[in-house]
Amino acid sequence: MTQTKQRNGADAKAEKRERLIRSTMKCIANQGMSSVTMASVTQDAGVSMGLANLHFKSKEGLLNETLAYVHDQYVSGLERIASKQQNSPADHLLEQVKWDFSSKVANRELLAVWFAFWGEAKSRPTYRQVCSERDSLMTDRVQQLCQQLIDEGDYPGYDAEDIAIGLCCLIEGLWLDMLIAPQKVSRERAHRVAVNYLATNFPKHISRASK
Amino acid sequence: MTQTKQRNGADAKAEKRERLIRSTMKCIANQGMSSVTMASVTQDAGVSMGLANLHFKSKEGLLNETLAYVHDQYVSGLERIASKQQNSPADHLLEQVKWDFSSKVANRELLAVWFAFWGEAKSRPTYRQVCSERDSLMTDRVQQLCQQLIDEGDYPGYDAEDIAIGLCCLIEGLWLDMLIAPQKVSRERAHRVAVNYLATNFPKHISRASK
Amino acid sequence: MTQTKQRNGADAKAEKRERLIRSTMKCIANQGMSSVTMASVTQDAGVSMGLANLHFKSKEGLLNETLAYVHDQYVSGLERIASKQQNSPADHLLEQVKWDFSSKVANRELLAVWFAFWGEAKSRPTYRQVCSERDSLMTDRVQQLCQQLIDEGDYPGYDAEDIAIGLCCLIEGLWLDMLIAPQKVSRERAHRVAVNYLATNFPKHISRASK
Amino acid sequence: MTQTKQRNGADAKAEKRERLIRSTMKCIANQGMSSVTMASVTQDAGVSMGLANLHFKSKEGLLNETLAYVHDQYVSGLERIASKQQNSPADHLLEQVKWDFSSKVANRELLAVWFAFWGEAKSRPTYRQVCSERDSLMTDRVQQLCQQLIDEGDYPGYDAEDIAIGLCCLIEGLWLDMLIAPQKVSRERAHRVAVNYLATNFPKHISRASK
DNA sequence: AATGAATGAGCTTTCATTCAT
DNA sequence: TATGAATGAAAGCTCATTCAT
Repeated sequence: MTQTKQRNGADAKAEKRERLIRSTMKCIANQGMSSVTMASVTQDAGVSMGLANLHFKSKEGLLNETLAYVHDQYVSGLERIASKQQNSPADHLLEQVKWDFSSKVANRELLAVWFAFWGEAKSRPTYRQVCSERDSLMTDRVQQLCQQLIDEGDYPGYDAEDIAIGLCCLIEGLWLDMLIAPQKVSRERAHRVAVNYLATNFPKHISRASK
Repeated sequence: MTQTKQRNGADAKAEKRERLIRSTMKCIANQGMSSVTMASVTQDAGVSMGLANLHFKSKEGLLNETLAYVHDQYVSGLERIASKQQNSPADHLLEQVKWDFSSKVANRELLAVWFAFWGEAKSRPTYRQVCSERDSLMTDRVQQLCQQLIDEGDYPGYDAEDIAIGLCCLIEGLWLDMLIAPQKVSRERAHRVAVNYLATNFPKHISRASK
Repeated sequence: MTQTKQRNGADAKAEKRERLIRSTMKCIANQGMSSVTMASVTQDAGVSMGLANLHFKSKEGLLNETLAYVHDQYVSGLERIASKQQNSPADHLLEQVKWDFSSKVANRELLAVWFAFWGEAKSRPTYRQVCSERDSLMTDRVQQLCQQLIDEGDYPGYDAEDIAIGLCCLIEGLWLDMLIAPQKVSRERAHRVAVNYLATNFPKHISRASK
Repeated sequence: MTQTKQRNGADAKAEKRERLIRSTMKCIANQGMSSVTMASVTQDAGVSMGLANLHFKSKEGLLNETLAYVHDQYVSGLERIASKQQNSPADHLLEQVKWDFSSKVANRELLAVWFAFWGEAKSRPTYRQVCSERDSLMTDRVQQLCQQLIDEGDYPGYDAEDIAIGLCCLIEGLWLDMLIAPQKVSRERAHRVAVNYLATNFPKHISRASK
């Protein structure tokens, strides 16, 4: 009985937290980072303003937790892919790229949130740390896989780090354009461009995608 | 006499405008878009708060003009390159990439400003328009040049638009990482990665850069 | 059985009340009256926030009861001294002064609490009433004793009320300086100064204290 | 012309500052320290809330300046008395006591402000410093004068510091009771009690005051 | 009796904007 | 043209109080 009560209480608390974070994302995406207010977030979440400060201590706290939330969501996706048995490094890479352009990751709300934080990253160390951590995680894995392909395929003059950085930056740039110019860079095209980057670099392993 | 006065006046006015815009850029880069205030900008510029409103009508006006300023600066660079007689489409492309990673374009202050505006672009139509206009300008030219290379070089299954978008997005992604992770993505590496993108796609025209 | 339960309940209740009051005093002394919050008090007491309102109805209730508590504590000390058979009015006076500078009364926490309430007294009638009641109680008794000494000792031109007020105000002033400047006004010095006030006024009855 | 303008501007600014400080004192006296709000102060001063923060940076700034203001006012009175040629140490002491119970110092508003700050002094170092500085200034001077009287009058067993502390604490205690119990401790009685303290201690120099 | 999540009124503070000079 | 004192709306945040459990 007491157990149930406590669990309900804890659940309710966690649910409110998540609701506030989701509303924060929505507001960032719709209004832009600099127009987000505690009032608009809590109104969207349907709770009082006091509650947000109760749970997150301050607006900064809420934003930090929101960044952590989207970070964790992305990273857990990467981990899931890494933990699955992959047939080959090439498949692993393609799987990861597929995830990067899936609707779970490359949807407009999430992308808007990412770029909003990136826009503030230079001046806010906390944001910068989380953003660059995510960046490292992604690049490091990609680099390992690229190195394997290079070793297997005897590609002369290739630098795994350069190619990995190229892929990751390409993906980020595609995300940006999906956000800014969605009519030009659709999800499908973005995915194709990224795959073709790999195919062009590793023709022995990966074949080009066509329209 | 009156002429001189007016010219001096006009000059002084233009100089104040530019000074305010440069201060705005500095503030955006140092404090982040959402912490920029009229007070901090005008203090940095060494003018009174009223003056900024006199010249730019409002904060929004100042930000719009700042975006226009960095836009014009970039675009005029592109125009200059386009207007020069280029030996070949390949040279033209390489020249443009060189410009994109020159210290005039790819310095941290300017990049921070760009991403600050991009971060707000989704929710502010004015910003989005300028950002996407710049994007089109860049992509369209690159696409034309890529098409010429494809036609010349008989590259099978290549889509000029895809490759152009790939280059532009790669460049933007490299800019982002130069901002977020400068110790990993130096200007030199970023330039090399972009050149190698071209070299890998157009091996008959462009040769790989090495460390 | 029911009896025991009720008694235990009543005891527990009384104990919680006292704990909350002691925490209130601690918080007033440490943070200052205007920074005391229900949260800090209940946290210090180790009980939930709701409980304080349950027992004291409101924050104002808690503060009123706290003032009453320190008031009662002081007054009961006075009563105890008055009820003891005293050898003489002079001894009675000295006994009372001794009590005023004992560690039970003149400790920093208690003094801080007193002055915190005095600071608010002007604007809060409830506080003013309690404070001035305590004042009267003290002065009235001291005045009676002084009158006895005057009558006994044939001190010409003495006004018992003036001298009584002088003693009481001197004591309060010494308390204040013990709080503000404890390194200058130690408990011992404060006691000595008060005794010497009496000795100087009533040289036939009371002899000076020396260092 | 420019001079005049600037002076007017500076004057206006200084005048607003003083007006805000006077309103703060009024509010502290009427509502008590913990009920003072920026809204009530600025409303009383007839200016906007923003202005108080413009001039004083924050509420804490306003309170600090208010304390400094009453401090300076009191201290400048002491200095004025000290700088006047006094006939004798006794006259000097009496002059100072007279000032302490003049309507400029011992009026209810000023006393209420003093005790409000004293009430917070324990927990706020800034307040404590100012309050204890004032205290030292007063006691040190009184102690010197008492020492002169002791030396002149051959009072055996007197400790100048004890007597000085006694006088200062008596004065503070009288102030407190003038605030809490004005019907019992009038300004006249308070003054008389203080003078009699001196007369009783220094009968060769100072004669008792009578009703 | 006791909890603590939740509220919302009220506080301090910030800041774009105005306007007399 | 240029100033900066002044405004006031709106923001973030605090905290006494309530209430379902």
